[in-house]
Amino acid sequence: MASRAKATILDIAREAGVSKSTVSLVLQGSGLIRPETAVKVRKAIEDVGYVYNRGAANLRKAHSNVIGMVINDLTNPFFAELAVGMERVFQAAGIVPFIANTAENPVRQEEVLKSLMEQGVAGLIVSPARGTTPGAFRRIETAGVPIVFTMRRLPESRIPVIAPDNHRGAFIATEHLIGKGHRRLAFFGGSSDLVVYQQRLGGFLEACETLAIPVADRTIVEGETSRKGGMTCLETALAAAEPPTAALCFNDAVAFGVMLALRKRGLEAGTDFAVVGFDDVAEAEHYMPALTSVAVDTAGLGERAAHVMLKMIQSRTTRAEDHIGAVSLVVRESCGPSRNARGAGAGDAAWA
Amino acid sequence: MASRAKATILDIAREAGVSKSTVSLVLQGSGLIRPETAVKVRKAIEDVGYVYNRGAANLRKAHSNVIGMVINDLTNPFFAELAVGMERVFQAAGIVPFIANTAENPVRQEEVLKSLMEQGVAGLIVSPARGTTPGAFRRIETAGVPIVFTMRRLPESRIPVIAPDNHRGAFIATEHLIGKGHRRLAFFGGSSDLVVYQQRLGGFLEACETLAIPVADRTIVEGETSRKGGMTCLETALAAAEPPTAALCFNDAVAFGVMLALRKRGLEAGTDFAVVGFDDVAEAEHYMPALTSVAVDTAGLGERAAHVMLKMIQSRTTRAEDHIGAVSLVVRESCGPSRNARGAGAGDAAWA
DNA sequence: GCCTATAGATGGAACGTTCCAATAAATCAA
DNA sequence: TTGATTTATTGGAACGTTCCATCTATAGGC
Repeated sequence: MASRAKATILDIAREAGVSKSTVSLVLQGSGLIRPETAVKVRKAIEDVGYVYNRGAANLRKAHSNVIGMVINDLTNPFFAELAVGMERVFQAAGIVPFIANTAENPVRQEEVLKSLMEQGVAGLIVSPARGTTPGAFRRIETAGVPIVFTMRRLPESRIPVIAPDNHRGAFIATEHLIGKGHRRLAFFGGSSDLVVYQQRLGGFLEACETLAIPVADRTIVEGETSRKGGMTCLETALAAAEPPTAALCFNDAVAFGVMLALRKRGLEAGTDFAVVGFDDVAEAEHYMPALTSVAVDTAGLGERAAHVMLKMIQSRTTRAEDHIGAVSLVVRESCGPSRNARGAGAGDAAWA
Repeated sequence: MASRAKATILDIAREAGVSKSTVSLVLQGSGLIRPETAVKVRKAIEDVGYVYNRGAANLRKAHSNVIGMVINDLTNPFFAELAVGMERVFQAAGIVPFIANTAENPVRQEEVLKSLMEQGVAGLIVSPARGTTPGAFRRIETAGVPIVFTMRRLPESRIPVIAPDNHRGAFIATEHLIGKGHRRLAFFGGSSDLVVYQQRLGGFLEACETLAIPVADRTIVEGETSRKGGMTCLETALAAAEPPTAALCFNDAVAFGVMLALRKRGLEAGTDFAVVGFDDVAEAEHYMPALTSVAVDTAGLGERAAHVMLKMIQSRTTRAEDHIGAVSLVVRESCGPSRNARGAGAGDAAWA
């Protein structure tokens, strides 16, 4: 069985009657070793209950095969889906990514990044916390550790970003709403200190502009990017004199909140008020009514981010192209039946 | 600014005009250093853009301050809540836990554990994947690395477990259902290879037994522990000749699925069919109708697990007491109005 | 002035790996 | 046979830290 003190490469060497160098070679799968020797060594490894000490190895190698994934909100299932995509490609490369949560807190993010750096990560995939200061990643950059941002970017940074085409996503969603006959539109959730917010809101506004929705008929309500935030947004919007009849939501969580709030008022998403989400998380399809949402191919973005990271590490560069992922609107039930079925009076909702 | 090759403790020593030992002492916050010297060294550390090499340190120290958190399903918001609790206490201890996802796959779990061990973790908090083989953790145990299981346990293992009182939770929930006048009861979701399932189902059955629900009136439908799984469960249950009028669900995800499936049939959770969930995730409160669920104090369990882990590391033991957390039923709307309001005919649901 | 404490700083030997240069053994060319 | 080449294996010097034992001042006691 295993000995008390942890076994090292030398213990294996002694056990197998070879030198430590030979053991090291076997561990690395070198072809220079005679097959019988390799077998003998591998048996010894098994016998002594050896566990590889990557820290010691990295001391020599400076090539660490650990990748850190820093996420701002583990609670959002969106990030879980993103993580799944990444893990798929990292797994194939024999890498285990370590996930750390910053809970949208820049101070915590600082700690997390420090710890990851001390651990000697080969690269970092980050969705930065809100309120991250511009210089937060400079240390890491000058240390030459590759970083890629996902979903969010920092206002002025040169760090590559993998994100969906937020502007276009919002644009086509808004277009859809207008095509359904809606004339008083809202944009719900998010806050203006996020670049993503600017982009999505931008797409919304541009669609309003090109399809001639007057400024007076556009309602913009900022709010938390959660169910609760969505509920609040709806309440404030409906309190207005001329409330909107449809809303594009910052993300799906907000959209779910809006639908819940509607039900609470005895209204039904789809027939009484149109709502479209953003991200198309798995849940959207199974909701009742099923949520129309902008699909961003979350797992695909995760895969992409992982690939870019791998490439950066391999070519030991800290630069890479941004990647803006294609988006598409997946139409379900939350915007109601087609225009014909609803008739011209669609805008006059039940509460009016 | 920072130099090209990464700075070491010797660079700092040179910069500050002291010895490497002094720098090391400063890094560890030793009181043996004259304050002015410490200041000088700290300035040098800043100047050269030094990043601590924990791998090298661990080589000497064998005391790693990294804790791994191995989770079987990152997609379940429940685990995010658990993680939040743990992080609270680890953060206070100056530790950053690394989270890794096994996606309910024992093979992946094996890889993840191996990687974590190679990284030299000080301890492991694990929610084991389904189908984990009995010996999966023996290597780690003999290596002397403390492990704590959360939520799930392995059938025969001696590893300490932090989990809610599943049996009692299911018991009181079932009691509640019966108290509401329901006589044909179902247990939805989960599968019998999970110990948790046995416990929750056990509580359900015991309540049925003591409150005299005949075996013929108990429906048990296994299924995925997800929304989709819940939907399927409801469908199969309602297809029976004498369908149940109430269900205890394996967890909240299943419960949400059941409610969705009800709506799809034009039925309403609460008035037409009673459903109670398990775990009481944050979402339960905001659902429509709000979900009655067994609260397990998720974050509290997380904190507890973290504390136990810290204690084990500190006292360098691999043993600890199990902790079975108290549970409580939080009654909301998904089981309908009180018995009186519903009248005696409660059992005769709309579809009968 | 001398001896002893004490505070502060230091050199060197680990820790467990990798990698290079060197060796030994076996094969081949002449 | 000798020398060159190939194939397997090996010792030793790093890598960046910690920690122990040692050293040097300075201060205090007499």
